[in-house]
Amino acid sequence: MIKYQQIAIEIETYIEEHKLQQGEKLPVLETLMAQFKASKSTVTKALDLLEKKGVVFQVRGSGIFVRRHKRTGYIGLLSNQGFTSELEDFQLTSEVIELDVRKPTQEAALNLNIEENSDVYYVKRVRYINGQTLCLEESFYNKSIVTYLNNEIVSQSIFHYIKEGLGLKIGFSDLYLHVGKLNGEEAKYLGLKEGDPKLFIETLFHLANGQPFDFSKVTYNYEQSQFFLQATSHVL
Amino acid sequence: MIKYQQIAIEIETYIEEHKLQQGEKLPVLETLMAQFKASKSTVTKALDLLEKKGVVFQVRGSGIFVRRHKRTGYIGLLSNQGFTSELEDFQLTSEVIELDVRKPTQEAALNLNIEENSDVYYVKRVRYINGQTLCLEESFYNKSIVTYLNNEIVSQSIFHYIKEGLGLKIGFSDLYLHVGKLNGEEAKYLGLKEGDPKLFIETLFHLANGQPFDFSKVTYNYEQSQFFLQATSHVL
DNA sequence: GAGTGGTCTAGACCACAAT
DNA sequence: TTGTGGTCTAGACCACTCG
Repeated sequence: MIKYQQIAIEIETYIEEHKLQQGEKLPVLETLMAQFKASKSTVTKALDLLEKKGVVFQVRGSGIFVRRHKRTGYIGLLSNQGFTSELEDFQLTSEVIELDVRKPTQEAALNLNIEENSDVYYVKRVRYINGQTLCLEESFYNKSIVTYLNNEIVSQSIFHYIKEGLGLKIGFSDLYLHVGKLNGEEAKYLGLKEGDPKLFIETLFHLANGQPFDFSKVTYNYEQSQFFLQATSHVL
Repeated sequence: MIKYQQIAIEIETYIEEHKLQQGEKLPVLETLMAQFKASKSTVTKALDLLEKKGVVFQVRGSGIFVRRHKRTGYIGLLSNQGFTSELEDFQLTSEVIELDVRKPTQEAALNLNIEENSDVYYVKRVRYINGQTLCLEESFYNKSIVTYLNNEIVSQSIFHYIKEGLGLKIGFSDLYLHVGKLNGEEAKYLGLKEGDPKLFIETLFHLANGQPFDFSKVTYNYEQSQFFLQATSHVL
């Protein structure tokens, strides 16, 4: 583990263990430097990481403060690691509807940046949270990257497998979010009525080297759709 | 302007002027260091800023690449500077429904972290994009921070006024996102039908020093609700 | 192995906040 | 004025990718 990541983890642990609330102040930089036997830049880098993650905010001339939000029961939208890691506090299960190797749709091929005669793994799942339907998910995995999937993997955490089993590094993702009305099929899977509201999110996941490997189309049950986002002002 | 911000701006300009596409490579670090007469750390910091903003991604041992998304017509959700700066390519107008000083609701007081007998500016607007209703917005501004508002300011860009007119620095914000059905009043303002889908976002905006100053409740017209988000994997 | 980006340091100096 | 965080540098060394 790299030093500044380790420091970030320890600071975060410290915050949690001391149950620090929004606005509470952390020790000053000099103290942290001494405590972790690290240079100013390294500690700053750890703090930048935590700031990016939404755990602290830094105020010049004043100090480093804890950032907390007040509401519980919301799902973080930007975890980018699949929901399983995000939702450890919830009961998350999946029912696999379809799993096969096929040719991508034109849309999927375009997004994954592959030929239409390439192979993709197609996965269709209904996911449940605390026994309620959370979402209906259709995913296309570039088979030349995600070389193997089976029913067992797919009924659990695909992303965990991609990282640990295949040793791939996940990078960034692009999310496109829409609101609309459920069609008959979606309503059936989610246990709702046709015409009910839906949140529809398409996500294109990339590896750390920039290759897109997963194009997913997810329709959420509006009754469970409580999402949380943290924004930070970029300066540019 | 600070050096690494300036470098970031120039690199971004370079990308736009050369119309670089997703995956195209930027000059190597050493070249950039020479070009901007800056140290490695400074150039790296500029690149980190661009990475955070979703403009580039860096791959160790390989290079620095342009990150682009393919779709147009989507609104960025995390601009955090109000929509006006985000939507320069669109025609955005506002109709002010209400503007007054009043006591906050319990909910607003709680979020803004003020007493219920403090004063807030209450603003209710319908916002239009290219002549269509985009959203119905209700905002509560902590009057001890946002000391003055009038009809003219409120019918334009409130955030521009807060930054330039009042000299306040905007920091981070927390967004809570829901999907539901429009009630009669919302439907009327948005020109839709009761029971139609709605995207409902509550946002708590903070100054750079951590003080919450604006609690907003926004109901979006689902027909215009196309949002875009970029996620980056944090390591922790 | 060569190329390229990432980490880390020690220290000088700058900018903002609180008092 | 003092305390505190932010910027910037030069350079050593590390880690990953690619041919």
